[in-house]
Amino acid sequence: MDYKNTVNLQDTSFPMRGDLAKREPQMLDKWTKQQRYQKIRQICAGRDKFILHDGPPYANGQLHIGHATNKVLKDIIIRSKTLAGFDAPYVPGWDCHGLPIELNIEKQFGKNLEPRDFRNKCREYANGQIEQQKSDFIRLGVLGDWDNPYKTMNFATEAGIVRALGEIYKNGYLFSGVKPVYWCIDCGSALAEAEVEYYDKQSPAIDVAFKAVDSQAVAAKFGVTLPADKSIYAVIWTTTPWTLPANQAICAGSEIEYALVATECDYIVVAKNLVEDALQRYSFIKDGQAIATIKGAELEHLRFEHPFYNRQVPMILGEHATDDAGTGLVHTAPAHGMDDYLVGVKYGLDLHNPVGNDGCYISTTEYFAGMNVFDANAEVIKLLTERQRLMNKTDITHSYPCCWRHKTKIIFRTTGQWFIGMDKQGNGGKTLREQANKAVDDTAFFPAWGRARLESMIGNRPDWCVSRQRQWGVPMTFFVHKETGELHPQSAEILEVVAQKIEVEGIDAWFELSADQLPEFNLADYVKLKDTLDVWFDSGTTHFTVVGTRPELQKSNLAAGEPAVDLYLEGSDQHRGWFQSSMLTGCAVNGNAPYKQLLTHGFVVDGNGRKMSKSLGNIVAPQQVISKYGADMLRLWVAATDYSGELSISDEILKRVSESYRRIRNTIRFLLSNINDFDITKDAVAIDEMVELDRYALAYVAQLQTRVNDELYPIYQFHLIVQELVGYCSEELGGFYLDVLKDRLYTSKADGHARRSAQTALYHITKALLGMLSPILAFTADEAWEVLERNSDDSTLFHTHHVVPAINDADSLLVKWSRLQEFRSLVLKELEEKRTGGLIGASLQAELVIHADSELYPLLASIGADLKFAYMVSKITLHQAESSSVEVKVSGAVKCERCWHYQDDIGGNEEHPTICGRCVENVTGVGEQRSYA
RNA sequence: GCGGGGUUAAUUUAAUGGUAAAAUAGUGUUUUGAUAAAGCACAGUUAUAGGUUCGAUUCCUGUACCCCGUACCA
Repeated sequence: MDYKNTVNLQDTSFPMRGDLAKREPQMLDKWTKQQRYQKIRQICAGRDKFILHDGPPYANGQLHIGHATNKVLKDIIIRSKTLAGFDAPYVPGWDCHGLPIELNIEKQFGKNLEPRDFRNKCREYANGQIEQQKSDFIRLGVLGDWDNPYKTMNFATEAGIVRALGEIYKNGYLFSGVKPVYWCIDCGSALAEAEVEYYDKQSPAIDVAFKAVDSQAVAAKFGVTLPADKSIYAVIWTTTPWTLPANQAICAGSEIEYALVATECDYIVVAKNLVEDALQRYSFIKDGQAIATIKGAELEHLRFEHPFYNRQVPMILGEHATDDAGTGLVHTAPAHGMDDYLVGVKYGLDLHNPVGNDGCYISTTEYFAGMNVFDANAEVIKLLTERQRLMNKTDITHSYPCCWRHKTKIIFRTTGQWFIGMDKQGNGGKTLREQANKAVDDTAFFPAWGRARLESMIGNRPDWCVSRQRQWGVPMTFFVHKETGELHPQSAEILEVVAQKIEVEGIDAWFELSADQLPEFNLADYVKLKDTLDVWFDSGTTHFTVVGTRPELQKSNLAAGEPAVDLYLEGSDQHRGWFQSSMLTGCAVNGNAPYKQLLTHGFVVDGNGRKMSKSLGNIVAPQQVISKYGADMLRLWVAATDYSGELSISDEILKRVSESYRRIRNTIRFLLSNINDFDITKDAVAIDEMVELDRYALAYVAQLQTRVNDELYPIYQFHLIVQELVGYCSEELGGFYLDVLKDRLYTSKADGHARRSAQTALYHITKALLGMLSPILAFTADEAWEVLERNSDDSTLFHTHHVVPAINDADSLLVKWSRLQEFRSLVLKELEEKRTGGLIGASLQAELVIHADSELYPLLASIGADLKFAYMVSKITLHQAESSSVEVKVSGAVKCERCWHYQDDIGGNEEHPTICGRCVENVTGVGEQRSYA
């Protein structure tokens, strides 16, 4: 007789190889047809909500691995919250306005399109990009409302952005002011940072003397008495002579040592470390001696004469003054430089800019009116020479900002802009900075250091300049007075009327609006503002425009001042971006943060920790990973990596990940195949009647569920979850429980108690395991779930986590069996020794003689005759002893043809002469009895 | 330059002021009833230099390298 047919070798439709790249798209098709997202919404209706609000990627360009990582992390959270019993909707979004799209349209169609046509092209372009990115996101298995995502260019959203601006205006945070911007004379326009390139250019470098208003006072600071016929000059160095008409101060470094240098003519002041250099340049000085030095801080507020205007300028202090070049004293023209502007604001200097849009000085500029600024360099130098203020002139070549179109030098110009003030008291009496600081305190950060980062950024940031001079953006829908520049007194009302128009027609409604269409507002003396909003304002207000307007994203029981969103999750660069813009608008509109929790992940780098770049050739594209390994592999990589730092990816790393995947997948396959003939509704063994080892296995998996589902998912520590689950599959299941179980599953009677007990445990284990895996291995878990439930329409996400039946003596079983496992590893070591010695091959060839001490003996004895199954040998003899030890003997018995144990009772049954008594019972009787293992 | 973060076996990750651990890879081996699989055994690690300490991978300081953000080059 061929006993192989009497052994319960099961099969399953769940294949060993995932073949994910090929099969995932088929699963996606099915899920889409089933409308799984919508179905989950129905199932979850009425539960407590968990809102993860999507930060919108920019609607331009191919998806890269960073996008993929971000979306996968979000999806893991959405799925884990769903399984944990929340209603967790996910509305993906896109950021649609802004310069990069404008530039693409310009590149494609030139600069001469009609504005409306131009904006339409931008809109079409953005939609095309969104469709591409969307299909990639869907391919990752990201579950969400893809048919109805939010776009910042949706008319309703555009209207919402205008309304958000209105709220901030009403709350008193918006004001107009001036700010330096990059300006290209050839374009006649401000440039964005992205449009600036740096080239080596030649500039005149001049040293200019500023005469002290009161030289004796300056000398006194140095502790020196000045001869009556001498004066003191502070010397500055500059490469932009044309900015001297706008000079309003001289800037010194407070910690830098400055020297008073006596020469045969007058006295000069320069940084001590630069005296020699300077004197070398000033060749007309034959004999110069530093006679005293003081710190820059001492010089503050001393006054000097402008070199050619009738103007006194102060000495001020600034961090940007250094003593490694020039004279250590910095010519300060607040109208023409960022540092100069900032320090100018601090000291209350005149910020007035004497240069017009055309790059020529305005008509009131003495000496230079109407002159182009670069032409003025030579004239300034000439005038300085006449006034005897020029100490030296040379030419230098240095890196200088240029327009990326014209490749010509750009200038800094202060221009009128709109700001959201950080330190301006709002109508509620608090400044935005105060409110934001408080809101940061109230926010939970994952990981914790995010707090310090956001805090320092909000603490240091200047006012937010929200106006842009662009076409593809949401307009600032204000009317300002022709003469005074004041906003119309009914601005709030006008804005709401305009918002309603935008809701219907989009932003063109504003650009094409003429004042006489709003007769009720008396706009005769007002002009329409042409500025658009910074795109960071668009995305920063999505808590208002999207979360605030979509019913599924709103919680019914929100307390006053409670953030509307549970979690924002983005890369660490967003501390300066979306996290911050959302925080500021949240505080400016509502007085509180829009989010309760902030989660940050690092950037993706290669296997050597280098950032990915074309030149290094180390870019890993998500599309490649998916087509080679499948989305679940990418998801497993994301989950297995500690995202709080950088995320490394490389071929080797992916190979290791796919090995982990294979381990998990094969474990699932073993589980499924061994419960293939098991029906929980008919075949289940009552918990109290189960074999002890099986009850232990249930206690173990329940404990693991607590760790994974209750401890780790809520704090988003997915890499620890992967460790736990891979370890579980390898050690606890593969290395112990399933290994031990094989004998019982295969050789005991198919529907006997012993096997059904094991299958009852395996069923619960599989269900619990798939639940824990499901947020990460979205495809694989549901693929297995369909097999397990014998229902191809079901999904893990249609349920909450499986509740494993409670085990009364769980704690003591866990302790007992972990001790038995410890001793088992000693047994295995002894067996291995005999194996290398050539005495045995399979462990069933061995018998054990165990001597156990008083602690161990009762444990082993309590397992009774089942102990040999736990240790997978053919026979065990147990003795109590002083100390514990194991002796391995080669069995002298005959091998049972069916169960491969070496037994003395083979041949005891005439009909079955080659099998043991246990097998005879399993083949012909009611099946063997097991109680413990 | 400044602010924030990081560096544990070949790879991904643990842990602790007191012998540094797991998985995967590697080597050897067993089984051929998880077989493009599984079991077992073996081997291998705290970036670097100091400091505090009886004892430091852990706490502190410096250095190197890497990542994110930001400034400047008048």
